[in-house]
Amino acid sequence: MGFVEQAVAAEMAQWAGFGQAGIDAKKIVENLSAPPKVEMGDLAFGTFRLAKELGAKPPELAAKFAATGKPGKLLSEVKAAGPYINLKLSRAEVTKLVLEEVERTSAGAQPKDWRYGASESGRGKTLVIDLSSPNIAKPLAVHHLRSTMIGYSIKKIRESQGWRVVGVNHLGDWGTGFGKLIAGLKKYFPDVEKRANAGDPRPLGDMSVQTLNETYARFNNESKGDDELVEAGKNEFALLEQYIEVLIGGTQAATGKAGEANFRIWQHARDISLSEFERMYAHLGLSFHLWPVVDLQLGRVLTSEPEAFYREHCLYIGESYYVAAEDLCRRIIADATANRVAEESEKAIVIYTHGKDRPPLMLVKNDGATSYHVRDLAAALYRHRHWQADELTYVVGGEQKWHFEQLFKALELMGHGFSKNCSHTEFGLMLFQQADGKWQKTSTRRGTAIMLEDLLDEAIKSVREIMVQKNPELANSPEGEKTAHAVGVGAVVFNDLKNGRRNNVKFDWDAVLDFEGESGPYMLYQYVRMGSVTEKFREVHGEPDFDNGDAGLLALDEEWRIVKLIAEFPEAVAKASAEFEPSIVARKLVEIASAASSWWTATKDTRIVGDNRELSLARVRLVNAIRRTLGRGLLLLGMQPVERM
RNA sequence: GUCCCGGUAGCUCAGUAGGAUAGAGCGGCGGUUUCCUAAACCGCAGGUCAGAGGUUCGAAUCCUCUCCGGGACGCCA
Repeated sequence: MGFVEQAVAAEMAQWAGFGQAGIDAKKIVENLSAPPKVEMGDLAFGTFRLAKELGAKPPELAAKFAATGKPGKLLSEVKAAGPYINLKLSRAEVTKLVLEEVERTSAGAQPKDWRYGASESGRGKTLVIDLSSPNIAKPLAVHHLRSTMIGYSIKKIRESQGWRVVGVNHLGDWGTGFGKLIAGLKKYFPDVEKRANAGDPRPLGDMSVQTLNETYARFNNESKGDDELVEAGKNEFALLEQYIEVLIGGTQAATGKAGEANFRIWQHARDISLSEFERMYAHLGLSFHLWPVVDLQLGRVLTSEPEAFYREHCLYIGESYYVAAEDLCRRIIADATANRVAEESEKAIVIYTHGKDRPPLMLVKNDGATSYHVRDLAAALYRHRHWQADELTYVVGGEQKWHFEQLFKALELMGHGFSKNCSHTEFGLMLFQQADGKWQKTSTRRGTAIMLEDLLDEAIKSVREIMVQKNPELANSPEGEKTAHAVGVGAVVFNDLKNGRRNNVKFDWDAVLDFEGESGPYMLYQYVRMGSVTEKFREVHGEPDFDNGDAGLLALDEEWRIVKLIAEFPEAVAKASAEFEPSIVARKLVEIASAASSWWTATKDTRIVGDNRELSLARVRLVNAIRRTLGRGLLLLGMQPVERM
């Protein structure tokens, strides 16, 4: 419960009825809720649970307690209503309490300085969050937005609760697929092999990610039913994986130059992919660094302020890291086999996590290559050890739920108790309408996906068109392009985060580009309005001195509604943090923005800023709290507030 | 076939540690702008909370079954 409820409960704990029954403030808070209709009151105390404990009838209990209740500083009216005690609050006192709380936590002029809704509940604890995790050699498509933004928002939200959060981009940069890619490159682009053999560190030249993806797709298609090509792909990956033995301290294996050449091709494909990913992440306002973080001039970048570093940046740790730079995979396979957790089956090494009648988790495939399961196990151990992670979560689509159940079970079987602190933050699929009208998931490899960059470009373009109409001055100013970018990207991000993450998303251009109602632009618009009306106050009455703003002058129902919603914000953030659910924050912001917008219209006659300085000051003080709450919330969702639009 | 996730207004969704008369946005209809941004606001219409049982003083919320949609089911990750 929020700070207002706690203050009210402390007052109620003084009632004789509660004192006699031994009911303290904590217990009172647990039974407070909002009545269904505002006319009934601001809070309701339900007696159902207490009645059961005390063996009394709820209405009688409510009447008994209410009889000893009396108005106090925060409570203005107490009334028994059946099994409930309906409570009305002193608007002036509670408004003052809420405004002071926002002001206390949100000093400073910039949204990044605002901390309203923060808590220390996670102090000293570390969460490692697996987010985004695209595959290299494939462009980022719209469905990658989900893991990226849900994950990033969760990171921000957890940090607001005092957690140290390490964001890890678990790049899909290893696996038999890359054998196919290399085989395809060698087959269709003979120069690539030549350059790689000659030791050129950029054997792919200026090849784009799109070309890499097409090459893979072409080879994959052609190899269907062609055993020779399938074998070629497997061989190329085997050479790559064997070459790794050299890197982690073994001797030059039989792979010779071919392994080294494959490694070069792979590494260049990875570099090409990362630079494209970087461009997209920059659009979204995220920053990633390759792990381990090394700066050629300064040595390790992380040296002085690792905490600040983890707050500002996320890390790329590709799957290859656990194969090529650490020998965790090898050790896991050896340990699991030695401890008889793993066994051989159909020439593969597997763990039967859920009994023999369910598919096992696979460590090594029948061709001797590691599977992604073993790399995920290695990653989990690494994260737990390296960052002393208290919790570990994977922001990955719900279709992989079974994989994570197996993964966590395997960790448990291998004796790693922290498996109980691992979770799968699953989210719904992005579905696309097919020619036959059915909604289905898409595949980058089939080339049916919509590119993330195209979506962002389209959104920015639409914003620009609207801005030319609504605010031509801004549209033509240097700030215009930056604003269009922030609003366009914000529209896409908010659209993705506003609903519960488990819902499937039916991708619909019209819906994403609809900037009215519960949309990103709407949220930003209300934020902008709060800024411009504050500016108006400065023009008319000078710099606002909020300390002198009299909360008692805020007599409108709309104002009271806003105050109550703002008071609920910290709880919403705490709940979003506990449930890994950014939409809880998004929903609360919608309510606040919408209430603020109604208020804006309701004050059309008197104006928020009018001739009466006293009233204007009180209102602008509320405006300030709205603006800080909205700004803070948008930042938690990974959006960038703008000052004009 | 087995196992997951979901089904709430025409559409997209909130609401689930059980609690008072189930709420938004979009779409539809009707209104609001000499004044702080109308990307806005106000009003009206629209519901067997998929269906059937059960638990309970009380169920959209918990349990069972059925139906519908999506997903996963050893060598892609």
